Amino acid sequence: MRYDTEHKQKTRTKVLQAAAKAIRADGPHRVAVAGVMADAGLTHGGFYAHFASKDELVAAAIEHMFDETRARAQHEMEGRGPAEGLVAYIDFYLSRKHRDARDSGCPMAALASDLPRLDEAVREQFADGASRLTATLSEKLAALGHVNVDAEARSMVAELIGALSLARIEPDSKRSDAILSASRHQLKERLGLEASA
Amino acid sequence: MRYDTEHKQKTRTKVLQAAAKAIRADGPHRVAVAGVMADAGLTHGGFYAHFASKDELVAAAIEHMFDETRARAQHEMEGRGPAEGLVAYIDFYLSRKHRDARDSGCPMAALASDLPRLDEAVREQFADGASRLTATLSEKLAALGHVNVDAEARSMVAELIGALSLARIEPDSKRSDAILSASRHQLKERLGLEASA
DNA sequence: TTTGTAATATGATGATGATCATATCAACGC
DNA sequence: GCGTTGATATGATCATCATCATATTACAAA
Repeated sequence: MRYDTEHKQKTRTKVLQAAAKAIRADGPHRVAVAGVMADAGLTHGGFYAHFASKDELVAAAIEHMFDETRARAQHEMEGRGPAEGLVAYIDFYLSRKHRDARDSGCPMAALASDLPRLDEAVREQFADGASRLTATLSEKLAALGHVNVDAEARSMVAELIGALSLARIEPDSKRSDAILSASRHQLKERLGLEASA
Repeated sequence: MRYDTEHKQKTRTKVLQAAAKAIRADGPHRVAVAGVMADAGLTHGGFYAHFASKDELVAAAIEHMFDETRARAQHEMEGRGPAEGLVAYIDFYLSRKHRDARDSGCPMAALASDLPRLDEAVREQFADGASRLTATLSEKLAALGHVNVDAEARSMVAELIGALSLARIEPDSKRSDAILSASRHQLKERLGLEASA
C-alpha cells in the first residue's frame, strides 16, 4: 500500500457526507457527481474508484443519513425516562432548527416524495429505518402503560413527518412556526405527555 | 382565426394534464418538456407557444393539480354532515387507491420533498392550498363542537400527508396497508368519529 | 378552391452531466 | 533518493434536455 490504509476509506466517507447533504438539499436527481466530489474536495475523476455508479452513491448516502440520524435520535432520548424521551424527541423533530436544516435532518422528511421514484432496494432501507424508529417510540409508549402502542407510534411518526414537510413548504415563517407548534402540542396532548391543552 | 377558437386552449389543457401527471410521478426535475408534449399527443416544438419556460409549466401544472384535487375533495364530502364528511375524506385520503395513484392524487403528498427546492411563488401556492384544506376541515370540526379546531385540523392534515407518504415508501404491501389503516383509525378515534378503538 | 395565418412539427444549438480512458501524483518499501 | 502502485486528476465522449429558428399544416374566410 502506498497511501495510508485508511486514506481511501476516509475519502469515501467524505464523499458520502457530501452526497448525503446534497441529496437532501437538492434531491437525488439534481445532485451531480462532479458537484458532490467537489464538495468533498476532490475532482470527478476519482469517483468510480469509490462507487460503481451514481445510483450506488445515492443508496450508500441514504444509508449514511440513517446512521447519522439514528445516532442523533438516540442521543436525544438517552438518559431520560420514556415520557421525557418522547417529549424531547418531539421537540427536537418539530423544532425550527430541524426544519431549517433540511440537508442534515431526517431523511424521511427530506426525501419523502423522491423515494417512491427510487429503487425498491432503497425504499426497503427507508421502510426499515421507519420501522426501527416506530419500534423505539412504541416501546416508550408501552412503558407509559399505553395499550394500542403500535398504531399510536405509527400515527405519531406520520404526523411528525407530515408536519415537518408542511412547515418546510410554508414560506411565511410565522405560519411555518405555527404548523410545528400545533403538531408539537397535539402530539404531546394526545399521548398524555402534557398537562394542559 | 384559422383554428377553432378553443383549439389552443384545449391543447394547453391537455399539456397541463400530462404535465400534472408526469410531475407527480417523476418529480419536477425529471420530467422533460418533450415527454410531456408527447404524452399530450404533440411534439416538443409547439411548447413555447403555450408556456414561456419549463418553470412556468411546472407552476401552471401545480395550480392545475390543486384545482383537480380540491374538486375531488369537495365531491367526497358533499352532501354529508360534518362527521360523515370527515370520515369520508379520511377514508379516501388514506385509501389504497389514493396511495397507488401518485400521479393523480394529492399534490402535497406527491411533491412534499420537491417543494422546498422550488420557487417561493410555487410554495406559496401550495401553502395556500394546504390552508384552504385545513380551513375546510376546521369548519367541520367546529360544527361538531370541537374547541381547538385550528390545531386539530393542522395536525390532521399533517398526519394524512405523512401517513400517505410513508405508505408509498413501504414496498411491502401488507405493511403499507397497515400504515394507512393505523392512521385512519387513530384519526377517527381522536376526532371522535368512531365508536370503538 | 384558394389563401393567410395561427398552431404545430422538424431540426438545430448549447448546456449539463454520467461515465470512461488516460495521465499524474503521493508515499511506502527498497 | 527511487521505483512501484494505488489514489486522484485531466480531459474526452455520449446522452439528455431546454430552448430556439425555421418549415409545415390545418382550417376559417373569401
